Amino acid sequence: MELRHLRYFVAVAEELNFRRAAERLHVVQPALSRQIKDLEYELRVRLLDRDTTGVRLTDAGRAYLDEARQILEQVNRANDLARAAAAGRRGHLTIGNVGPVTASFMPASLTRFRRQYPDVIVTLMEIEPAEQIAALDSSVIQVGFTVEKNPVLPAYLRRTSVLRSAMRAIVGPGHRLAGARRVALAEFSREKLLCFAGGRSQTHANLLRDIFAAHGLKPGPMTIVAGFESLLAMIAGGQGVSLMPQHISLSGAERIEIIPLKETSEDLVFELSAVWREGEVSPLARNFVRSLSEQNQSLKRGASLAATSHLQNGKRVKPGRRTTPR
Amino acid sequence: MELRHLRYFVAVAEELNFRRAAERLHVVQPALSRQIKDLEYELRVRLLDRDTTGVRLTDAGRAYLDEARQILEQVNRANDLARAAAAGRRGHLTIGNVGPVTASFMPASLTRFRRQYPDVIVTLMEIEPAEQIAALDSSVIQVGFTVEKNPVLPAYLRRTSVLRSAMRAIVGPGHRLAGARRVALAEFSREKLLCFAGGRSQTHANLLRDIFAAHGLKPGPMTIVAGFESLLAMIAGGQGVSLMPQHISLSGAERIEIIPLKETSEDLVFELSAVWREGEVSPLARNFVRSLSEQNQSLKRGASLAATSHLQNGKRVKPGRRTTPR
DNA sequence: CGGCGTGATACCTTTTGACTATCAGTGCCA
DNA sequence: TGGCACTGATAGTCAAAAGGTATCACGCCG
Repeated sequence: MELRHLRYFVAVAEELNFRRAAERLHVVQPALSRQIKDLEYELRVRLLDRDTTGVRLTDAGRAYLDEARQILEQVNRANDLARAAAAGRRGHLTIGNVGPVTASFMPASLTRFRRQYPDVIVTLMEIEPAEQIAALDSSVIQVGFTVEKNPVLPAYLRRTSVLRSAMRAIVGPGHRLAGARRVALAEFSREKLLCFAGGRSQTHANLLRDIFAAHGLKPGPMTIVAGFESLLAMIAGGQGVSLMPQHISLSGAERIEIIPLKETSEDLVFELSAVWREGEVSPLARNFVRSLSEQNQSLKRGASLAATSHLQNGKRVKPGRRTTPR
Repeated sequence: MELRHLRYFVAVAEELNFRRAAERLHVVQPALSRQIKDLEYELRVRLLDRDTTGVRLTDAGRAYLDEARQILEQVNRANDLARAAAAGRRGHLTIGNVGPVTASFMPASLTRFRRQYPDVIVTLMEIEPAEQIAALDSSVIQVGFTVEKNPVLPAYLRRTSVLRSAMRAIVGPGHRLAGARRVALAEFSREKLLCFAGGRSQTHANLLRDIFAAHGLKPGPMTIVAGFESLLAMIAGGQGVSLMPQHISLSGAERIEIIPLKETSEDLVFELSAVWREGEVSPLARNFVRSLSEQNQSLKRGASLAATSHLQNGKRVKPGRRTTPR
């Protein structure tokens, strides 16, 4: 049994006339008679009573007509759904979230994406930066983020910068540097440094160590604090200082001071990149990354007009290295 | 696009291997490859990622797999439904009801039928006996009832007796005949006769007139009472008497007396028949009529064992003229 | 590096859906 | 009442399309 049988049956049942139905289906009447006969034979059910005067539906035919219409509609819906899924307008997208680093722009990104693709279901999954690649690899997530400037990525992964933001000194209200217009890295390296860690990996600590090393400095021992709120509380309480990207949201810690660094070298610009599998993979991922890029663009425009983007730190952002999507 | 494409796609998606899927479908692998390719071409959507290492579902393929499975299941359900409808196990049955005449056995009949055919939706439609044939004719109902012994029926209608019940005299508590063991028709014809009429047609009055006429009697003018409850109330109040089939339920009028007639001729046996269209028509009707006949049979058995069937009036019922069902 | 597994392709055969021509009933109307 | 228009069914032929055979190119693994 094939859909053709259903299409033909529905046409005859609606026209109650083989010739007219045949015309509508762009076939000739005998072909139609044959197919209806075959359908009835296969079902072992008489669907239409017909004689030389015309056609009438049997009880079974009436019931089957409803069903057949539903099936044909469902086939159309299924085809539309497949096209929507292929275009990334539909489906399930899981994104690797990285706590405080993405907290400042994720809400806006998700809102934007949701507006563009209302039928996509998005799940945020908290994954440490170091494990995002592995999660992508095993298809646990379709989009991840990396904070490394030049990460070593497997060939099948693609990356685009979504955010650049200068590192700043973060100190408590009573700190000796509080109120300073600028602070030099060398001076700051003598402070007691606090680093955030959400899980086992110490991305923040490594980042700071690398920065100081690049400038020939050797900071004292760092204290790792689990939990971002705790870290902010400790800084506010004068128990230490830290270096963070400007864009990080410090909401709920108004007394903390953010001081630009004297140095402006490229290694002091924090860069966040989205990462995804290229090739066979989910068009949802591509759509999400494109949405991020567009957001970036429009923010940049907004920044250059109003010169007030806390995200962009007043600098021009290099256009995201757009990796041929498609 | 045909169901074949869906069946093939589901098989490949489940096996994730063209050879095994082909084997399962009893075709060869190239045929399968071709059909999948055709499906993808028609949808303009890549459903499967395949290379020399194997097969993987795309996002769109995953979505389509769900849909395809649902469609194939719905097709199976539709086919089952058609067979059920053809067998009269499913559908909508409308039965012409005739008020007090059918009131005594309809509930039991419907209960029985509902147990046998739980998926059939039954509607009772109140239709005067005289109009039941017309209602059958225009397919408003699929089963009707007639109270005439030898009705003139169109050739395409079939009839079977469902109930035989002797006519009895019905009198009020203070009536001069109250308490009599038997009463002769001739004596009764001099009483003031009350007849029931539910609508415009006067079936009951005609029935009584015919009975008296057949016995060479001429009763006085009859009073037509609209509403069965009113009729019973008037008889109980001594405002007249009536003749009714024994089986009629007189519930709610305990004080009324029911007296057998002296005469026992065949024309004093009330007969109710079910009527339905033969031939092309609803298997539901046949099933309902068969259910009625079976009920009749089991009642007769019960009666002959316990000798206490108010329905059968102690007499043996002729087996229903079973008209070759099928 | 050779054998085995994957799916794709080219070519041929078989199946089957569709076409043409025609038939047998029914109903309408002159 | 005979003819005509209309119904759907049937027989025979053709072509499209599904299926079968043989083979290829590629990747993996021992």
